Amino acid sequence: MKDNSEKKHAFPNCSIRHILDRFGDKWSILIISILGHVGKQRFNELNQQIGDISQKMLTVTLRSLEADGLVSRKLYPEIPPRVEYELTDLGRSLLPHIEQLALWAEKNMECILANRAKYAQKKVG
Amino acid sequence: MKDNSEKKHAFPNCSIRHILDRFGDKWSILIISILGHVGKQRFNELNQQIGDISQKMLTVTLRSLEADGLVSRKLYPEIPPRVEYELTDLGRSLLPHIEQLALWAEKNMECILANRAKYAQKKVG
DNA sequence: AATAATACTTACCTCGAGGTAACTGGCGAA
DNA sequence: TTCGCCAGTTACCTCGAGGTAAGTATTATT
Repeated sequence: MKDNSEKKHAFPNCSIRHILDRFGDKWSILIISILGHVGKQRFNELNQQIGDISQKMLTVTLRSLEADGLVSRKLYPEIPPRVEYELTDLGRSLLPHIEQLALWAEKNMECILANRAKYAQKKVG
Repeated sequence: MKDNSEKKHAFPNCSIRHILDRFGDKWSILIISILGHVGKQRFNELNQQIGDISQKMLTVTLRSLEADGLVSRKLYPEIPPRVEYELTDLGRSLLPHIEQLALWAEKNMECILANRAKYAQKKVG
């Protein structure tokens, strides 16, 4: 009997791990927060806003956000084509929590970087 | 004149990207949340709590959290050695925001998974 | 003399997230 | 007839996060 089941982790880890699994990638959270700030955006607008994302990852990330129901995609069958992305209600409900984190980062990132520098010093000196 | 500077991204992206850079890895947030729940923990206790982390990544992650000043490390020079990890005030200040996210996940993850399944269906059918 | 216990460290390897660059389709403009 | 626009798609490649397994130091125990 190899009981490699039912004992993994008893904590609210579950939801945290879900969060990390789905939003721990490089672009999802950023895109959500941009759409939250500026509202509707077209593909190339997002591309320019972010600046250093590849077309491939922009489509991949948008598709997965769409699949999760966090972002809506509206295609206008014109030529050249126009596509508009926008947060859904679900996506919008996530925004405030992200912004809390961002706020925390703004307040504390300097301190963290200072700590890290000090720690690196200790290792050397 | 190649002006590849000063135009990257004008948004509060900055703090969000900082967050993702430092906490977007597989274990940091989880360890912070565990230490937040149970308080002081020894190395092997953490190892067992998490269940599926490797020793290597546990040390690596703890070191980086320590370097950032989010977690404190107390070594008791006994034999065999004893080490206790605990959140610092800075680490503790991050907790509520993480828990907000976790709460959001608990409420909405089911919906997200349902959306994803429906989306996959559409692709097939 | 061998084993156990703790908290690692080290060498080695895998795998997939993400990047790059070129191509697509349909139309209008030069 | 070739180019440009928009929103992708595709093939290919890199690189590093993270896993595995074995080794380290020290002492007490059997």
